[in-house]
Amino acid sequence: MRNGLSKDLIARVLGGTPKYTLDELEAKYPPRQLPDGAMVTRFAPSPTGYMHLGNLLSCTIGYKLAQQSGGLFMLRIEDTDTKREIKEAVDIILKGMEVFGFKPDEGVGYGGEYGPYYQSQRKDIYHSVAAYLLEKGLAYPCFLTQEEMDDIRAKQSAAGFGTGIYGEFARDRDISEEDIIKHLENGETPTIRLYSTGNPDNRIYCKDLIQGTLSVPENNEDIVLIKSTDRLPTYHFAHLCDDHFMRTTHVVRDRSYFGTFALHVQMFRMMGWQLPNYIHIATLDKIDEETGNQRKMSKSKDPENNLAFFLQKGWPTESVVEYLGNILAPGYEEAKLKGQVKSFWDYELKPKKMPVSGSLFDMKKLEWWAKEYIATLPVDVLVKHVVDWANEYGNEDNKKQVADVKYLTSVLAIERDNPKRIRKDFITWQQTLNEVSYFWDFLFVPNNEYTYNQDVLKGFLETWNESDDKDTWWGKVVAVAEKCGVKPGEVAMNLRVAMTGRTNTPDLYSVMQVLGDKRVQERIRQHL
RNA sequence: GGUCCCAUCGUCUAGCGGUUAGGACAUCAGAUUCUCAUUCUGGUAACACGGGUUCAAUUCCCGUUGGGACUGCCA
Repeated sequence: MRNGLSKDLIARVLGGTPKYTLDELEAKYPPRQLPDGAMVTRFAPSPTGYMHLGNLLSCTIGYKLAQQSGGLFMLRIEDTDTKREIKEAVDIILKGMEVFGFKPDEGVGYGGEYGPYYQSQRKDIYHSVAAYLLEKGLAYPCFLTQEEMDDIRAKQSAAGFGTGIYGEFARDRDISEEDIIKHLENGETPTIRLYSTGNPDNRIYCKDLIQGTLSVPENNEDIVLIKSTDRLPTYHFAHLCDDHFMRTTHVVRDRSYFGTFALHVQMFRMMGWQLPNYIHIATLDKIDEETGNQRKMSKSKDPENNLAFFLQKGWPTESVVEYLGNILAPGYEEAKLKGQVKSFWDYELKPKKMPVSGSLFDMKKLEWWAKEYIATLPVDVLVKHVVDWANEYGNEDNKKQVADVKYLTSVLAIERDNPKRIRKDFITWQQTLNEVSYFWDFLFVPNNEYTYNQDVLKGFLETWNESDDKDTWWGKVVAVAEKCGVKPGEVAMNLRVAMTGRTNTPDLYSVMQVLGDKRVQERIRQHL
């Protein structure tokens, strides 16, 4: 601890008089009145671009924990990095959460008593806490320039020391009031740094709900609390102030925060505040195409990391969440297969059971979840999804395909009547439309490679009657086969290829019924 | 380089001293079907390595190797 600054100097250093005392803040944001065990969680993305899978993962956990414990889920926007901020990002986040089915109880766009929920609007709170630290000698203004710090870093690296502003490298750690005033009068804006009292020779125990207790060296870096550039807080300080005054009980965040875990624990202790529970989630990985190594999904390198990718391709959002749920809750899949639960939302998520190390994102398994999910949908729901997707993301062809909803419905209803034997060849809304494209004349590609048996085609045409029931129809196919001296299967294959251009299709009778007499006749005749 | 974490089939994992090491996806084979899909049956496939501890190690301890994350006035 160093000498505290005078109130007047604190105001000058901070660029204004702090608005609150700590007591006032405590009164303004009192502990929440919730039943025992209720978890208060938050999704706290920074608006720096698109919403990615990692975001969705932590959002899912926060939401689920709050939901299953009768707690509360917040959306906080961590917009303290003005340089990297992207204008539309908040809308993307809001929309992303909505389409994936996450509705916060409070937060940006949802209101609440513990706001503001934009960090950029919480300056008064951060500055008030910073003022307290300055007054107590637990923080100090630092006037190191970027160049000076670059220099320090270079020297540290060259000497094999850890980089950062700590100990002897923290030049202004014990700066006098006179020197502070000099810098101020020189027009400089300081960063506010933590006056760290940690000693790396000591170990501190940090408890993570997934991992258990970690032993790490104490932090001795005088990390930045308030940036000089815009007087906004750094992540560390915002985390401390926000999760305390928003009364977060469970901090769900990326595993990459492990490195600063000790620092955060120390800061809470320094304030005498109750430490929240921490849940550091494992990364979602992929195999790097260049190196062949497993690595965390990257925002810039991996298009499939972007949730927009899933939306554009028409992946059922529910199945993406189910897939993630399966990663988070081993045992969920089995419970679901046994029919014990209907969805991930019915299965208890236990932090202790969540994966400890990174998992490879498995598209094949996602496909399986998607197929299973789509197979459970009543045809009208399936149709609605496909229509909605086509209208928002589809190309012109897709839009034409969904124009006649009645026809689309009859196409998608094929082999959906028996719940035990529903076709599982639909994966995404986009792929669904591609899969059945031959039902539309403008997309139908006649197969001219196939060697048709003319006798079969002609023979069938002579007896074909649209109003025949399936047995009658099949009887006629068999009759044609006998007449032409071939197997019934060959008749069916001739018709199938003529009808669809493909050798693999759903039930031929259903296909012909949906196509209708006119198309059936046309498609056969063009090969005669 | 420093700090921290991790290590069971190709993938996601169950296991918490004694198991034929279980499941799911993927894959392969067979049955069913007018083709395909579905459905059903079956199969291939894993405890990274080396030391301990123990009557007994996949399981506990140590080391090695391998992998990952962090190391910013980014979060």
